[in-house]
Amino acid sequence: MSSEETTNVTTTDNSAKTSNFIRDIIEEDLKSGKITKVITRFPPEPNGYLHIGHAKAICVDYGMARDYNGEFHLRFDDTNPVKEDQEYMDAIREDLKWLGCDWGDHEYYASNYYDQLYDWAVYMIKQGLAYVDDQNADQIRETRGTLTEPGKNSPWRDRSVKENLDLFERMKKGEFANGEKVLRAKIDMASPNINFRDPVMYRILHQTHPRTGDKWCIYPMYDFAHGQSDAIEHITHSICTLEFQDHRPLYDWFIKTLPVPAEPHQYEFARLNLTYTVMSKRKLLRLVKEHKVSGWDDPRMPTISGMRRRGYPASAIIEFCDRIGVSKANSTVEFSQLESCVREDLNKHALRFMGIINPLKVVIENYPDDLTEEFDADNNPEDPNAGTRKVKFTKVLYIDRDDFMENPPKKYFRLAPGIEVRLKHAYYITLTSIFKDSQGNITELHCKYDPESRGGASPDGRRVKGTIQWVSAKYGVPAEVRVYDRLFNVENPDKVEEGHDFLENMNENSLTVIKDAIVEPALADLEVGKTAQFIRIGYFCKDKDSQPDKPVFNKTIGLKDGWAKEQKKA
RNA sequence: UGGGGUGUAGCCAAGUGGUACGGCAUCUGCCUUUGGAGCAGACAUUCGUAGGUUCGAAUCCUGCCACCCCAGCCA
Repeated sequence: MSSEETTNVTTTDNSAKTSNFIRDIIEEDLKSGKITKVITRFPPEPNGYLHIGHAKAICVDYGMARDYNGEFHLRFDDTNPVKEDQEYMDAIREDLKWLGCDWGDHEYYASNYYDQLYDWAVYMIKQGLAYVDDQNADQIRETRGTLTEPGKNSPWRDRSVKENLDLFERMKKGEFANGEKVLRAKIDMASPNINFRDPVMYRILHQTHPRTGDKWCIYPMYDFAHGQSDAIEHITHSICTLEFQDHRPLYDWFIKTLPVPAEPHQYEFARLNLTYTVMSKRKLLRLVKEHKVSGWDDPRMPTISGMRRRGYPASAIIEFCDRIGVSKANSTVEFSQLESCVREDLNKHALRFMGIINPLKVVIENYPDDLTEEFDADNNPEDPNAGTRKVKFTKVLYIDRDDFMENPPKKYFRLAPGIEVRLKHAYYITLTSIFKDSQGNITELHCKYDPESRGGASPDGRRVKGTIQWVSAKYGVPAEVRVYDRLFNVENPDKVEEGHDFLENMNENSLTVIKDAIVEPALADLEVGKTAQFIRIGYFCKDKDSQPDKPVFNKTIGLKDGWAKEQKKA
């Protein structure tokens, strides 16, 4: 009925999204007409694998472009061939796709812009705003000054434009060795912002580049490459982390000084920290290089590929990023926050099966020797569309050792002398005898079943509180299960005393391999990379190390354990 | 003792002068053929702190305190 004016700048309902300062800025810019289309970029340096902190950045960068019907670019920030590698670029692309990012054909590289950047450097020399410095790295450091004292001008600061032009061209041609000369912006050696004390724009690196090969031996520094790359791509909101706040004035200075085609702006948010893990690429690289983990995709790693292999759904990671929000306050999110998202997602979507991690043999004395019965089992009680499957029941079964106690405490309602339990989907059973080896370890249980309780309910309606999972000894498949614990023992592994190393905080028991688990046959057929629930235990992801006759499962996360909590209180 | 930032519950976080949104965690019940899930309820007299302005302040002003980042030819 009313013909209210619509702004028509959004395509999704962003009013439902939690507000944050970046969203506010974008909405203002759109409303004021400063921009008509949001263009963001995710600028990874291909010097390592992406981690959950990057996922947060991706959700901000990609999310803003998506929410405001804008454009999203993937731009590899490949300005340092010494550290970068093709392997990382491929891995980054794969992780981005897995997270659901779509960058269309907007895949760019800072190295695409080397010619333009070189021309702009020449432009600056001609303007008298850049010079070739012959000082070495130590001399430059010594003359930069300190946080409280100004720096000193380089003796080469006032070379003529002609000489600078000549020297810079010869740098490019390869006439000088690494470190012999650099190109610096001529700004202010006394600036309170250290980034303005004649920042280095180009350094000499005789190093083959993964994309430009040996075309260049001089490479631009981040400060000279990033903003200009943003301008070339017409990025409107260049979103990065807090440590770049001090660089923003320099970012703006280059944009103002150079004849760039657009005026991008930089905004900074707080990077993600998570308890019980480390997030710096340098430290993750050490874990890999020093073989503390099996690789970048070790399921204990906070990398995207590690979490994928662990069985975390991409949608859970994205939900996590939405929930933690975006702000400028340094913070450390509890790992349980992430786990909550993983459980919630998997509860809704993961299929249920029965798997026995720690098998204990059970013989049903009064069950026919050679009979096999099939029961219908729902694949996911949370999702009727998930359907049902048949599970095979036989005289000899395995149950989990945790589901039996000879002398149970109060409120224990799993199998024990005198306690009747339900075998999930099958029958009620009661204990008749316990068998032990010479050391007194329980080796086998004999039980009897109630044929009337077929399907898991009895005609007399008697209450059976405990339900446990089981697998037929005849049809069960042996499996390997890898159980993970946190990689570090302390909330903040980065925090170490002088002279100590963060690796000392590692949890020596973060991996437990169980070789003799037994799972129902359907689990052996699960696709690699799929995560399923082992009823009453947790979620498990089929690993790529699986063999046809020996599936391998990574424990993604356990189910919440009310009994364990109850025990703690006692 | 320079410059740039940030302080709202155990953790994250909304709020932008009108009486603290939400999530995680925690704690109660209820329910349950997963001790899972689900459902219902509890959980900041107060926003780093001390003053000030105002009928009214987490929001505005002033001082103070705490924490984070910056002295790579890394990004």
